Amino acid sequence: MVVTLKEVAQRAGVSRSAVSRTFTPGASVSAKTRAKVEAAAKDLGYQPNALASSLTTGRTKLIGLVSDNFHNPFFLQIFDLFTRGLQDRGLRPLLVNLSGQTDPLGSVQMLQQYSVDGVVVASSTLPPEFSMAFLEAGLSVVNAFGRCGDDPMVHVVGIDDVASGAMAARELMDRGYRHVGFLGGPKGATSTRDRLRGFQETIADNPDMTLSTAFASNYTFDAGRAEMQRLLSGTRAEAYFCGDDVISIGALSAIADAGLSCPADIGLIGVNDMEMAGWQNINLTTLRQPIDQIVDSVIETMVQLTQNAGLDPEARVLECTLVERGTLRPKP
Amino acid sequence: MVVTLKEVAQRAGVSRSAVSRTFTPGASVSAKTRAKVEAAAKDLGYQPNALASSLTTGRTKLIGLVSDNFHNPFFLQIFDLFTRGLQDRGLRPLLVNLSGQTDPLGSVQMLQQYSVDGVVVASSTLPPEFSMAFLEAGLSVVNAFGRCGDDPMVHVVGIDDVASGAMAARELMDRGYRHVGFLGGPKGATSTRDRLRGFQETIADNPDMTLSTAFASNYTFDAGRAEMQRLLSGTRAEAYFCGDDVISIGALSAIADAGLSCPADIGLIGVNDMEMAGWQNINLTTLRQPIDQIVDSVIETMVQLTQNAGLDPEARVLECTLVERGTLRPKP
DNA sequence: TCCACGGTTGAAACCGGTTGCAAATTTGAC
DNA sequence: GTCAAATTTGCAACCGGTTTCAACCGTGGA
Repeated sequence: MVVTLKEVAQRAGVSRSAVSRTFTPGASVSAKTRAKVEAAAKDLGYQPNALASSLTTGRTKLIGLVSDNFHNPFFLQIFDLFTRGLQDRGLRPLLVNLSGQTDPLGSVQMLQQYSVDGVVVASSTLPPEFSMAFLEAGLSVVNAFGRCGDDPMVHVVGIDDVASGAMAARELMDRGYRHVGFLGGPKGATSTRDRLRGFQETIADNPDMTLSTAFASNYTFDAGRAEMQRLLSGTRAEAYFCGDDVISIGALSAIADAGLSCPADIGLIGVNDMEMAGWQNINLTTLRQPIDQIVDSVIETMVQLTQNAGLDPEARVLECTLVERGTLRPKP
Repeated sequence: MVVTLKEVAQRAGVSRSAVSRTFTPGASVSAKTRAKVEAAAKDLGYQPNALASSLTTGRTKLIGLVSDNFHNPFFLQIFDLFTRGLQDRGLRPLLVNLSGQTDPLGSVQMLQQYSVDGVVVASSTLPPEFSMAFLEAGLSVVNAFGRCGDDPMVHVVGIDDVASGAMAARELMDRGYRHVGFLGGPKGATSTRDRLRGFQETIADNPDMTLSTAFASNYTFDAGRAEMQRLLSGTRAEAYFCGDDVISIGALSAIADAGLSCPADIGLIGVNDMEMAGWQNINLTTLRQPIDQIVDSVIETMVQLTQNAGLDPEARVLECTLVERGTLRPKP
């Protein structure tokens, strides 16, 4: 059924090595042989078997794309960028869904069995044990949207959570909000804690300000909505910095249900700038993560790692930018 | 670095075949040898190389998951279900992003190079040439959300578009709408045409009804919004059947901007029932596609095909159900 | 004309597994 | 305890490629 190297060699009247070489960039083949082989290959419709060659070369060009965020539309954009970016460089994403998985063992095994050249972890919520387990299994791993600490255990590309917390705080202060709230993502996530820290510290610099904190149980619409409903039933802040855009949209929904509106009654600022944030019926002011750059940088790092594993883990930190839309009142 | 069969064999003091057999279900190994091998394997942390074994078995357990819908959040749910469903059966999704691709050649080649056991095409918009090209390359293909005609060229699982058009029409009639509109997806897509046909035919049965048709250029928020804006600037219908939920949400946004609301001024019904349709600030009445069943059925078919390619292509048609929310007025 | 040299070629070993086959072992019936 | 049948085992060939190595070729300089 499927054409092999041997058949091409026979038809071209050359050795199998010759065929292999014409399909190996940089190998030594004369123009004449190459022509014969290419003709034969074309006639037969030959495609080299990437898996067979991986046996000897030790490279599969398979990259594990691991995530547990299959309910946040933001990640669809991320998958889009990753799959396109990897494809463009001749790499193939093997998608691994870790939703609900608590033990890394299973995923480690399957990544090993398929001898992936590396693993991209695309998640801000996956427990660090997973990345560590991949690492211990001898896999190259790059973490996208992970925590960018000073001394990272794995390669990581993302934003500076502390700085973005601070940026959100400054925006709120600049617009004259005095009583502000933090409506973070899951309390345990390091990204949540870091953003809170940056937010808190900046607020604390100004004695006129007061701060309240709350946490959505999850990066979901429902969690954001539920938490905002709870907040609205008490004494509410003038403006909230939300854990991400999905939480923000949930919060917006709660606010609308309560007969209030943004920015007239409450200010809201999110993080991510997912496509939906720009939809006119949402129109969310938010901090934009430079996801194109993040994804590019992750892939770039991955490519380097495939050439030289054992590179020291490094954190690459990119800047957020404010995207001004309609949920914060303008600066005076 | 990585442990091989040979090393396990040496440590266990048995032949390589013995090791291979203990990891091959159904092979003949005595309890004693099995114990020795398993102990050795555990000590060494051995994982069989799935790619190497695929060489002789002819099965990679790799399934190409092909799509061009990376901007419609509905498909994130679909990817979630597919990846989980495939993983549960020991299959691995190789994700292929066909966005902007016009020529199947490249994707065919890469699917062949990785000798996938089959291809799942998850898209309602991908031109049929792609599925045909996969088929001609000797790959097993199952089309999810494709057109379910009488005499399909490839295996396909989806809904009956004609019937769902009819169902939408009946819902609108039952609620006393008389001037109704069809706001379809891309005009060229067969799913759009089929839904229009079912819608049209049912409407035509009732002489009191009038029908206007329009098409969004794409299954996106912007396209739905733009088309609804155009419609609102003319004489509008009382209710619209939209191509899908994303188009509906775009339309909703245009309606709100025009100072109108649903269902008071205009009725709206979508298709899919994506998560977002249930968000309280959207609350879209829609026809629910049974995506769990569709995905299950696709995977089931795929599994059968891996055991017996050459099964005659068959269309599996599943029923839509109405999900009543807040964008159509109630039945009298 | 001869020879050294560079590039090209094919044979054979190898990558990490599986599997047909025949030999070796165990099992069970007598 | 014997013998045939049933199991288990290892050898060797194979899957579809790559790569080392030694032999080969054509060329140009002496």
